[in-house]
Amino acid sequence: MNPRPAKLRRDFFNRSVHEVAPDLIGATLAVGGVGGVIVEVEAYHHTDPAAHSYRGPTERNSVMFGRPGHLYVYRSYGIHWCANVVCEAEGSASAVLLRALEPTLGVGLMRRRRGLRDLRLLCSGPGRLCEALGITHALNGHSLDRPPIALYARTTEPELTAGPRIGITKAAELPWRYGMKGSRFLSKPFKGGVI
DNA sequence: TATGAGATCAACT
DNA sequence: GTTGATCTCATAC
Repeated sequence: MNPRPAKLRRDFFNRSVHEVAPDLIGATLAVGGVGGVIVEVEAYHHTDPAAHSYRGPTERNSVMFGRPGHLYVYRSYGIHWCANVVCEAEGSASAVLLRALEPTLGVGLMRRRRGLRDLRLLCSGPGRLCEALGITHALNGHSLDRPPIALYARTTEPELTAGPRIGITKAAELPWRYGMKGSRFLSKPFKGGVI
């Protein structure tokens, strides 16, 4: 990784989720100086029955209806937190779910938070990622370019794969999960090829 | 390796 | 009352 990578511009997010999602693979996310390289995401478009925004605004998903480049954090299965990046135009209510990172920054702190030694399991899943980075509802609606959050552009083009999203029942066939080909840190392997 | 239960909460029917 | 963008641990094969 480049030692001084560029921060992502705010208008990076002002595009379709289907452009932003694959472009996030290889970017580096840090929360309080802790994080790593994004290796897996999923796109949720507001016209998609699986998206939280599909049925319109509620108290929980209100951030999705706000400005791009902000974090939407929600509680999953009553236990975990899941983090999304809001995309497209303000009010379009589309977002990208962050599913897995390759840990590179503050690995010791992430290990302590997770109570795990295995690097591979530190951030390989949306709930695990949030626990390792210390993401909770306190960061819901937070901008991605203001402390403690920082997001850095990738410096090389990774090889990408795509496939069906994980853990959903509605629109489960849509291939809107994107990953870094061959990464050891994916939450589940991809079957698909290079895109 | 694979499958199942339990944890625990808020949106939605 | 049911379901869900999950994870961990236990038990079975």
